[in-house]
Amino acid sequence: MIPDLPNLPKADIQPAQPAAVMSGAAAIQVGPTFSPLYQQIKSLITQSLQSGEWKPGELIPSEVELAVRFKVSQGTVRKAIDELSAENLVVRRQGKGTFVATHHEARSQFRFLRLKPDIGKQQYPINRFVEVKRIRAPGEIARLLDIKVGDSVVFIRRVQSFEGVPTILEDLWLPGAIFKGLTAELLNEYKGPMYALFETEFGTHMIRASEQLRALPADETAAELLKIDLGSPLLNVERVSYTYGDKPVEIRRGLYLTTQHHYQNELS
Amino acid sequence: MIPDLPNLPKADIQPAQPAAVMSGAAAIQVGPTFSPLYQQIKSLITQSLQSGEWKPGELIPSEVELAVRFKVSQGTVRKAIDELSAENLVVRRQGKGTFVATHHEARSQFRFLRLKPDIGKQQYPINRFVEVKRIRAPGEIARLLDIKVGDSVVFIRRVQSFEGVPTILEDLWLPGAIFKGLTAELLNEYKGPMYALFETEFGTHMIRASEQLRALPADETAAELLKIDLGSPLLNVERVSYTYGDKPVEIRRGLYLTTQHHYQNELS
DNA sequence: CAGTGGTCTAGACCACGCT
DNA sequence: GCGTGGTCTAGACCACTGC
Repeated sequence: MIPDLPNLPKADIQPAQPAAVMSGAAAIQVGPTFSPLYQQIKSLITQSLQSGEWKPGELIPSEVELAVRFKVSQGTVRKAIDELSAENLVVRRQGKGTFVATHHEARSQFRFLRLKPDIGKQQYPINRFVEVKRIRAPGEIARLLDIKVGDSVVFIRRVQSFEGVPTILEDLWLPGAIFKGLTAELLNEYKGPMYALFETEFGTHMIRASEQLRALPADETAAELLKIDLGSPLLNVERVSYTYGDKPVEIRRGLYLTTQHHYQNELS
Repeated sequence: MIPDLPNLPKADIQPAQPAAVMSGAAAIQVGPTFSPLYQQIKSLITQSLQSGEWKPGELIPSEVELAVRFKVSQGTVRKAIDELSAENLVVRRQGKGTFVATHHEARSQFRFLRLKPDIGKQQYPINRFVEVKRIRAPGEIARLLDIKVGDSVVFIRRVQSFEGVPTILEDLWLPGAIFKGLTAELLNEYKGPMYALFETEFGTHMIRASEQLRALPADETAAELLKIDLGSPLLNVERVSYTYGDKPVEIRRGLYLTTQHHYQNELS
């Protein structure tokens, strides 16, 4: 008897379940391209993040609530959120809920800053903005930002110092269409990571970046601004940053002085 | 009736389940320190990997088999293996089973080699071993390898070339106790990644590494071996590699020529 | 105490690889 | 056809948070 019992209730609702799985999929995504339910849920949640339905730092609906909304089991929602959490798009907090990831947080201050002091504790550098202007996108920048050559881009040049020592000279290019009101004043007023400012002021949340590193000799500009000899070896870091939907929204070209610092990387 | 049915069978076995969960934990790990069952399972599987019960490339028991062995549900084993898979300790293949990760595989050839050509496809470099000898561990090496100063270590110096261009000058230090029969002949006979050789010949599987990067001027040795000017900027990569149990088993100090190549890194 | 995420179980079916 | 991992469900209880 008892060994059969677990199957009895199943026998009543089971026929609807494979149908529910498939029709659930069909209801969400019509067509021949099939993907697991939890991937579709994940994609729906990402869309809500992208659309700004839930903003950085905010609490998103609970797993049970989302399960009801999407008409799937809590386990399926859980798996979708698990992946989003692994990709740092959301942060889970036991007993409290799931929150949209934000760059305003002690924990994420150093998420995209891999330069660490050889000795002592990592701390956030002081910014000095050397130049902020709008220019027409050169070919290479336009290509990387996926915009048209000649489109407006914001160009920023800054020097970052650790304990008074100028250590990073960095040039940035941002699509003018997105970063409309970006001025030197705004940048100077702001403390902390630029990505936090971008998130709050321009609704653009960086979620991923790709970097290419090489060693280069200091040119005249770098030598002057970093107060080093012409030709000194510098770590050149070229970065493309992406927001939701793998859309590139920032180009950086940094020159790192690595006499007292190093770029830390974990391989696995 | 039916709404109650799901609870009835539970009512019979449920009292045993929390006990089973807890006693399962107790059976595996006695003491006050509690950790989730799947973490304990994960740790047990890792021990089997470390002990060599399942060797690199081999098939490990199926999820159901492990569930029976450890007296837990398949879902719990699955979660344990999911994490091991995420850490690249095992590789899952649908329809075939779960395999112990190995460095002998096209897919993992470049896992620890982040240097990519600026143009064209990544390919494996040609090795030239300049020096292979046994020395007494200097202080810094001993500290990093967690051995005693003066203990025997194998020192290797090699130059790696891409398409005939010498690009990487690398010094390695390995614990002599582990790498007993390592000779220049053995290294020269072997094609492909050194980690594959280490795995097969010395039973040491690298699972993780930590790197520190900086820009340095070429010294006389580097200038000569890489055929570049003295003082040319080189990318210096210092690596500590770890095997199971976070045991350090290799130190590398590489000088990368980055005129035609770059070090690729993804941030998230 | 209620609500949230975290763990664990049991059982079903699907997709894949091999024989 | 069978065995594997992959997906999905339903339901239970635990651990943590805040009222």
